[in-house]
Amino acid sequence: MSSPARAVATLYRRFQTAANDAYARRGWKDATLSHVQFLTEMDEEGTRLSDLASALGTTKQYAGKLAKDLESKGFITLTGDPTDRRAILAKPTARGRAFYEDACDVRTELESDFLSRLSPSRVTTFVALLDDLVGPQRQ
Amino acid sequence: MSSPARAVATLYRRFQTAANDAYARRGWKDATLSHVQFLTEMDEEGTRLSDLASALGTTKQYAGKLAKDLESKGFITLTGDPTDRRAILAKPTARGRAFYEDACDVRTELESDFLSRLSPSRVTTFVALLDDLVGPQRQ
DNA sequence: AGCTTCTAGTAAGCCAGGTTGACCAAAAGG
DNA sequence: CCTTTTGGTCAACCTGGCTTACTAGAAGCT
Repeated sequence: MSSPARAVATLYRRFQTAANDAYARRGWKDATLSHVQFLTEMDEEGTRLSDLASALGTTKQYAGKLAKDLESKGFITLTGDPTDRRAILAKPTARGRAFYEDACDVRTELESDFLSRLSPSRVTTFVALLDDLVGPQRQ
Repeated sequence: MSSPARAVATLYRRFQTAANDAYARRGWKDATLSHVQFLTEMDEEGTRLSDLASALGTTKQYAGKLAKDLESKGFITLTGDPTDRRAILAKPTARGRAFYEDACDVRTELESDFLSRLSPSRVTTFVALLDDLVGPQRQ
């Protein structure tokens, strides 16, 4: 496993499945990590789908798909923006907020689980490295 | 982007698309990173599909699918194992080896590209961290 | 006012990279 | 022999996206 690329891929997939499993075990059936990331970017007053899309670095189409999915699961409501009749505001429901809090717990748990092989200082190093690698979009 | 999980996911996806694009640019149309990982585990004398599956940590089904795909693209040949009539040996063709060499170049290029934001010593640290995180399968 | 351009979102379909479950045939072990 | 294990297949499904083509409404310019 000397290829960094492969290591990153493996790490990613393990975390993803572990997270989705953990949500299911806590009773959030069919909730996934990408739902959580979507919720993360949403604020209480409601956020436009296209703002969510650009915050997540994805397409409007995918944002719309996720939004419908989250709405059908009762995690968010979708309402028209009164100030712009094209726009749609996504706002978390009580259930959505409850799920989000649980998801944060799961994240903390999993991250500490995953990172428990490293000493605290190496965790810091690792996170800093990742931020540097991913942070400022190149080009 | 303070979540390590999300950073890892982003990093992974960026590398994957960059790799697949690079293969296409070099004329290897429809070749992907997962094909390369498959080739990586194959030796010249031929390797059983199930050995490949376990080496890659995936299922026999997926290994079979990848194998057919690689065969149809002319990267490998599939022949029955003379010593076990159930088994199938995957062996790289000349074209497969040529692609693999190109893919190694791509990998080197991309990795140095991705890691160029870090100083050499930090690269070493990063790779070591990944190995520790992913290496010995937990549980 | 009118025209153009930009922006918010939708529809439909494709792709990569997998997984699960049910099955079959050959091999290995008693 | 008979049972269990192993190597592989088929078919269906899932997650997490992307592309292309489109419409409705907003904004800016003249």
